[in-house]
Amino acid sequence: MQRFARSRSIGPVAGERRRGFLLPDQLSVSGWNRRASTFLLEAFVCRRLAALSEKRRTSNRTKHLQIRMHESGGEDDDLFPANGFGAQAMATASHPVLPFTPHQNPATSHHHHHLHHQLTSATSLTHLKQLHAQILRSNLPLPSTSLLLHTLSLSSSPLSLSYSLSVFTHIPKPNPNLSNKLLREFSNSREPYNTLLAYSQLRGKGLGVDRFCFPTVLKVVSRVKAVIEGMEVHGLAVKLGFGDDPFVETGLVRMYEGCGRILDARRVFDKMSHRDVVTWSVMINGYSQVGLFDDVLALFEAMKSSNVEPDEVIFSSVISACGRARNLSYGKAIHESITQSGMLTDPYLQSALVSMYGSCGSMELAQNLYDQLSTKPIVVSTAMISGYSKNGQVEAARLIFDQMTGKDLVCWSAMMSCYVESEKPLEALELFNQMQVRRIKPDKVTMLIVISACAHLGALKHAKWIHEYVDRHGFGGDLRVNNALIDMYAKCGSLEGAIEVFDGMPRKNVVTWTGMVTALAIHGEAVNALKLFYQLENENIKPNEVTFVSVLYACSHSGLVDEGRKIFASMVEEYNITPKLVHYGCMVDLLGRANLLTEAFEIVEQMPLEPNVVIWGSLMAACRFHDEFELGEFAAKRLLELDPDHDGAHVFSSNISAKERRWEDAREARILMKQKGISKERGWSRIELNNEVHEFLMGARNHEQADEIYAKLNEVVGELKQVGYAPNTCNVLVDLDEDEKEKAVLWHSEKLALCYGLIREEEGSCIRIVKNLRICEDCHTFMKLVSKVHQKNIIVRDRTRFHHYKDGLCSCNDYW
DNA sequence: ATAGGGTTAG
Repeated sequence: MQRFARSRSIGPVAGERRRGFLLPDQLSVSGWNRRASTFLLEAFVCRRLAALSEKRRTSNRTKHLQIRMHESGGEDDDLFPANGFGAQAMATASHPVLPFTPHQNPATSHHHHHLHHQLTSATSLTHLKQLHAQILRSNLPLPSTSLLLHTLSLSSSPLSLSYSLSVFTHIPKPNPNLSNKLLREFSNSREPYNTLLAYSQLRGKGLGVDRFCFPTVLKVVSRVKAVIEGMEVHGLAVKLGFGDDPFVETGLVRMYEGCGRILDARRVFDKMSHRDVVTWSVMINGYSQVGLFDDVLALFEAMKSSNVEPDEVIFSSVISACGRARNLSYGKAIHESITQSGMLTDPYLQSALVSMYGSCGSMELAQNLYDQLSTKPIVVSTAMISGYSKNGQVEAARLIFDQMTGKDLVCWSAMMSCYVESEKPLEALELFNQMQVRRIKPDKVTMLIVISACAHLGALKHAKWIHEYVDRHGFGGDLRVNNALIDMYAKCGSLEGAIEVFDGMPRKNVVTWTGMVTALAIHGEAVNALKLFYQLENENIKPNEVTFVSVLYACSHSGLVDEGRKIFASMVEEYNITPKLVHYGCMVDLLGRANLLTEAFEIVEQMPLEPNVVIWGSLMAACRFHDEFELGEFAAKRLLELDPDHDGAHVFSSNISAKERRWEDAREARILMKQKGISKERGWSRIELNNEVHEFLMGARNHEQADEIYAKLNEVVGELKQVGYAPNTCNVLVDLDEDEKEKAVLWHSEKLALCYGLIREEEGSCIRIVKNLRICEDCHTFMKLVSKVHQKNIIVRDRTRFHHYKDGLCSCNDYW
């Protein structure tokens, strides 16, 4: 074992001599009589059995005990979960209150029976602990352990498990049969780490460890990714001669996979002499999780060649790998095999197939399969919803949703997520309201979706409401929920809100910090974003790829060119992060915006990755901004090669031709666009007033107060013209006359939203607008002037960032 | 006699 650990030479334990792991102080219970411990554990178990057999009918005795328990102040009761399970149980553990008189003659069998009866009928942890104390005081003889054998398979709450662990650790010689059951009980609980503590106890005593404990222990090691401990277990298993037990070996394969060591997993796998379908399944899943799908298929074929017949489980694993690899043809072939094998009735397989088709973009095939099912399990319907969601088919998803008879939380969440993904956050929130009406309790995942819906919507009042909801319903302590709240506040234009959540978080991870850096960056506070980033080092948090995207983004949106270059270099050299396309994109953006177009183009030419639409798009945008037509047209052409329907590139090329008076080219470009049915993505804007969200499409008149709004627009334009405003039409398609061009600009949706905000003026409040596209130069000027003339703060979120207008100036310093 | 593998919302 020593040799094994040292040969890998990792971590602090190499060379250190120890058996098992350390047991935290809080779990050692001093002064416990060993016989009493065994007795108590047994009683604990009896109690569970009794509870199970009496599940529904509450006897008089139980009622009596409950009443007594409440009288003595205990309110914990893990047999009746409705009563909750308080921390008080632990607090009273060391000072139990005895509810009955101690017996004078403890050693009699009468007394033993009496106590045994008390124990088996005890209904709360508190009561059990009181009895425990009673045993300790009376020094009772050890009863038989037979009852233990059938028991520990009931589900348990974490607290009672840690209690039974502390009892367990004081049994000097637990038999392996019992200890394995307990280990398994721990491993399935919410705190699987207890398994390792119990295992460590057994090891410390040098006993109780047989071959059957290893699969369980390894499973836990894999779940908690404790690679050092895993290797110790590996070493011990080999030393004890279980190294060639197929169950142990399979556990080892999975353990190494769980710890991110696929090669070590494969090494164990390769030297196995007997591999059954589970072994193959574990190995295949390992490769699937790290995205090596070719290996998945190769292994699957190898498995079939070695005459192991695939079962439902392994089929579903391979199917899901096909989905993630977008390998439709292989997926279809397996579908065929499944049909022939008659396994298609398995709901796991059905949902795996549906979601595979969804990932491969073939919802027709998914629908075909779905239509054939006589009963449609919820999971399969949910897979259909998320399949349609992935493919942008909201209506089809909704149809499935509406046809479902029994809806669970997951399918509600899936439908909400679908709306968020398709940029329909209001519909998602509407569903959330319906959930409330139906009294369906959301969970953490639901909350993450709803919070994300609010972030997409960008409406601050909705955001505040959902934040209150989060706190009221006890989600406020969750790390991921808080991370989502930071993002939400940032996207709703409230940097203060984001900071407040950030500051109030007791625990932060790299996502938290990255989220806050992004929040500062999109609000134009690049210097603070960088400060926060540099603070990461003190916090012992390692920035990841995403963190660097945020920081580089901050630099590029504030023109911090040198800083950006430096950070990009440190990402590669100090943090060993290989730049991805997004990072190069940030650099192109950074340099392009700063009018260092040659350098930006050099990045595109020299980077080791093939430039994509985003890269060329960002170069093109920079060229448009700086009137660099030649390079711009080149970028536009590359862009159109990759995406022939790219609206921006078509408009830009056409406009360049016009600017250079190549009228024929310009006309041709426009005709081409018309033929292909390409038009600029229609702009829309939203404004939240009085808890209502109003949406405006460019040039549309469907708002009930449209006349008033357009009148207001004329009035405002008149005012602004007096302070020097002239509509700027240079980015409009050229085949319009000047008057039309001016209207095309004036009717931009954000101006309509702004005017509606001015009509519905709320005292002292600022106007918050959300826009789907990047704000155009004309609107930008317009907003600045209105903020001055009307003395009104305006906050506009566009596709990439926020603009805070105040007193004629914008927070972006006209650099966006 | 006891143990190891999977599906739907993020």
